[in-house]
Amino acid sequence: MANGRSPTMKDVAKTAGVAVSTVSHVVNRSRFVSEEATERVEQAIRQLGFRANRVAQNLRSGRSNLIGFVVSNLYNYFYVRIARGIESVIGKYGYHLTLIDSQERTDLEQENIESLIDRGVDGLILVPTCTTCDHIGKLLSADDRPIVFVDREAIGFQADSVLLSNEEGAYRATKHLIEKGHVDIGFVAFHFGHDEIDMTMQERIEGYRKAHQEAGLPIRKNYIEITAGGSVLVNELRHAESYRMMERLLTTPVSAVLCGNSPASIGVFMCLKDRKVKIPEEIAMITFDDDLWLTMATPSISAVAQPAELLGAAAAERLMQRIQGKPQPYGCIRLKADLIIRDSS
Amino acid sequence: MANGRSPTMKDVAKTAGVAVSTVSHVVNRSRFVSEEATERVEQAIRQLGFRANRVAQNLRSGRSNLIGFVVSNLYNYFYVRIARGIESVIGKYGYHLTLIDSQERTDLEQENIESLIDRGVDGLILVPTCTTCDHIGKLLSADDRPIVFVDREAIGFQADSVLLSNEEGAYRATKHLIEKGHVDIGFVAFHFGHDEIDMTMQERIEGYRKAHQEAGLPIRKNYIEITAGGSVLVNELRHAESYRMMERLLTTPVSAVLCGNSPASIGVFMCLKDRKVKIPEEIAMITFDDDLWLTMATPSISAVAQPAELLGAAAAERLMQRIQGKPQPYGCIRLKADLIIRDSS
DNA sequence: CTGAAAGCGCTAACAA
DNA sequence: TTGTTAGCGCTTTCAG
Repeated sequence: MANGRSPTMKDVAKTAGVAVSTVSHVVNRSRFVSEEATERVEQAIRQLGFRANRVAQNLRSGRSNLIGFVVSNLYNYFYVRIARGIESVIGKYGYHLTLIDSQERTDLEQENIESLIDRGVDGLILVPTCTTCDHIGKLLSADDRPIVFVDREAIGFQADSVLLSNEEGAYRATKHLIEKGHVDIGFVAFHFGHDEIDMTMQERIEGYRKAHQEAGLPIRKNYIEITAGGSVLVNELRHAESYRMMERLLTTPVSAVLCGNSPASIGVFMCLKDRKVKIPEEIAMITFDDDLWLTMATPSISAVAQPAELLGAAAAERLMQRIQGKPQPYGCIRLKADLIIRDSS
Repeated sequence: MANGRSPTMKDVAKTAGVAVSTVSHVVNRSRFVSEEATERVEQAIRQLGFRANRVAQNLRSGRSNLIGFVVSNLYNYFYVRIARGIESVIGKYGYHLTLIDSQERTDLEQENIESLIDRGVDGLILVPTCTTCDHIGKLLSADDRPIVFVDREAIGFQADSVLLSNEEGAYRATKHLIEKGHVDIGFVAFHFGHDEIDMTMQERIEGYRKAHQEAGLPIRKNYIEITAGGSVLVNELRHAESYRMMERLLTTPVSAVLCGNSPASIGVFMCLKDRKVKIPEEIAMITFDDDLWLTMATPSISAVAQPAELLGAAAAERLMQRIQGKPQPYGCIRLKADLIIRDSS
């Protein structure tokens, strides 16, 4: 701008010789404007390089066309993929996404949600850092913006959620191992709950259990290694911890291991590699959460692959419906995982 | 809210028995308010659960305390790490980050930048999808918000940039290979330029060249495999393309290869694995851009590791300085890479 | 030390 | 078919 400040609707109105409301209606197509006036306004807009001030629009209309996505941890590729899925859907509805990373920190998460609400997002999609604490509940019960949880669900209030069929995924992976002749199958994972094992992991264990039960195989407590602190520990500690869990499993007759999540699989793989345990001959391996390294490793590692983009898309679709005021009961959508068999099982 | 709408400063003023301006000044600590009035206002704020409306603040003050980070491709872990670096710095200054992914698409990038400007961000940090096209220049020359480029620099206008010492990184990696006795060293990469090789890659090649020159080794054209379309091709195609580049190199006497970026290294590694070429005995390997899979692979792969968080932090620091009006000439900061030697070299 | 009041740029009645 | 105008919730000048 020669002037220094960006042109406003007032400026456009003046150069087009119409009222501001006419400009507004041309910009938003919110009421009929004569061919001729429309032309003059559009001409003026081009001439001045006018762009509507979203902040003012937002303040005045109460809508921002903005969706906030608060992610527990963006270092996790899985969540970036979910973000893509969300973006592709809301883009079609004319909404924009703003992504915020909570770095697995509950305090940051709270701040991020508050910040987004203060900034007037029309809806929120959340991967909560913590599924049992209620710091989010407090925030959101004071607010009537629609919320959708994805991948993890914070319990105890009104919202939709889109989750993986955890039980089914674990069931299929375990069944595959059983069909390959394994009868001593270990389970290694972190969980994100503080006291109890979080729901996601409970469901995965349940799938593991069901497959055993169906095959008439017993469940042995010492085959299941679960450590708390999935959200508290930094990556390196998680790897070290899962390394140790695998070491313990190696003292049992286990001939296959199902990793309940990706930090677990990294430690497990490193342990097996260091100990020169042959995969899959001595220990077969399948893990939840697909990742690039699983294909690059030798041998390549089988995975229960989550349809991340689809989870995001489903969450976004649900949110859009609710924003558009389509009434429907709150619910939980479950998406199935893909079992990708590679060389490790 | 029982009422349905959130409380405003007016509400707070009324219950505290003061003027709105007093409330504002208490909230922002922008002028002295008596102990007593402050107390009453704070009491009212707590009682009503008041939170200042950021949108209104933004409209009125012209500042948003928001920094936009437009990333060429969030699937690249490297950029997520940069985002963390940015966040950690601007957070200390009381700013929030909003992250947007352009998915390597120039049109989306443009839209994202426009969207952020329209929403009133106080500054922008960009990883441009394209360093030679000027679609960004047009946008930004019409705007006086400070901009900092990180990792990649769009040429031709006033802005700071924070880049890697590409030449130095390539030089050190090449020198390491030469010291290990290699005299036939290949170079494989993508570049992001349309016609010419983009600057980043030119610099890396220059480092490769310098190391050769210094050792009195000749540069052979057929040892350098570079393909255009780094930003255009999807991942799978890039891997296939670099796979082919490595196949071609295998017809030369090359005994070591430096990968100029991570998509190249994936194809190279897969090719070597498929052909059962022993690393590092038959072909040694170093790649730019550290990634988890490099440590999980057998053998683990050496890397020129970019200090991603530091790049982000430096960019953010620079931006903050400029936003605070500290005058300084535009410039380019170069950060050094770490050479991490693993089993592949 | 505090209050009144003018607007930031836009939307949406209401009026013509 | 279009214009006038009252705010959205806040900041900040000016007056007291």
